[in-house]
Amino acid sequence: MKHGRKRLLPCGRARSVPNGKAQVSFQDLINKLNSHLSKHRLKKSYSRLAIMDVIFRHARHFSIPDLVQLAQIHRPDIAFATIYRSGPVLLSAGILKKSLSDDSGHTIYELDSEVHHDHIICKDCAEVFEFHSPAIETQLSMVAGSYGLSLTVHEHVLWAECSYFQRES
Amino acid sequence: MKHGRKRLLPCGRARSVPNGKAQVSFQDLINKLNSHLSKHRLKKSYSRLAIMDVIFRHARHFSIPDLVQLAQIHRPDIAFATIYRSGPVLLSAGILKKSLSDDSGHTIYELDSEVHHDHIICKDCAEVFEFHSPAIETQLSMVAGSYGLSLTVHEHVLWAECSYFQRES
DNA sequence: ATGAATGCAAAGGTTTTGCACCCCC
DNA sequence: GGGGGTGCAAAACCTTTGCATTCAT
Repeated sequence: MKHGRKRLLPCGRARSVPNGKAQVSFQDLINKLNSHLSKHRLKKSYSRLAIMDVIFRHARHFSIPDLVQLAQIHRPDIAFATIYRSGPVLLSAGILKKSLSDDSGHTIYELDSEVHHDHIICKDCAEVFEFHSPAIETQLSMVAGSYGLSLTVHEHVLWAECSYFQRES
Repeated sequence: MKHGRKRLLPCGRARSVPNGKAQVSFQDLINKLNSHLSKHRLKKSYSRLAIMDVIFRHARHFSIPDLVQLAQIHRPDIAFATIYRSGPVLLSAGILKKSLSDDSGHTIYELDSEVHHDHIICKDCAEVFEFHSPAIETQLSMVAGSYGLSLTVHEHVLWAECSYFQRES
């Protein structure tokens, strides 16, 4: 017997709004994409627009397999190979960025809002919160400096509990 | 043509000593394992000991595929399925913990030293440093509190540069 | 016309699982 | 003896790739 199909999108991943902040518009995404494409002599295509649309409308924090599933629902005409191939393009266009890692180890992506933030994931309700703390950022630079390193990026994931459900012993 | 086989262990993962701190002994691992086994009515086995031995002696930060490779070298009698199956056991026994995520998205494990620390990975030399900052920890609890959450664990990975190699443009 | 992008299917790689057998309690 | 643990192989999943075709410029 195969293990049960996982829920399509754990609730924390499907939020359309993060924590109140204004996010990029779809037009922003198109602009980023076009500028990247022309910069690298690449061509416009329907598929990448459709993929961006699926992400913009239906996904917030997602793995590539998540995205494949979503696309099969909303844009079944797009082959999964195309989705895998568009990943690197959307990444280097600055449209997506890696945000955190799954419980199961899959890399999770999100729209690159250009507003740096880190994540708190609630183990009880599976909600994903975003936060930003300049104080912490400052500390981090100091830590890196003490190793003779200069910081580029960091990935910071907090796991917490809201006690929404009873804890099991 | 398939892409080149990756190095067996990127240099940063094979360190036998972290940053000078004393680490758990092998006996500690055995004790943890035994107490977990008896607590859950599980049975002792040679394989899990052998796997712990491989980890203790040859691995520092590793993915499960890394571990499979290492075991094939040092304990070729252990089936890879056994290694995959022992992962959850060693995790819940508190012997291993997830430490960070690969560039390619693989979850990386390490011995759970009970000394909490976070990681700085140098993109130039691939070294993995460990650090601990109480000041940051305090900030984090405050952040979580502001969301009504209580912090359990967190995963914090800094990516930095030491300029050991010339940067490419 | 040229080369990028796609769909399809196959190949590669990783992880899980079914089952018979073994071994610890 | 009963039930967990293991090895083996198959299955399931995930990701990349080759190739013919389509499409954008």
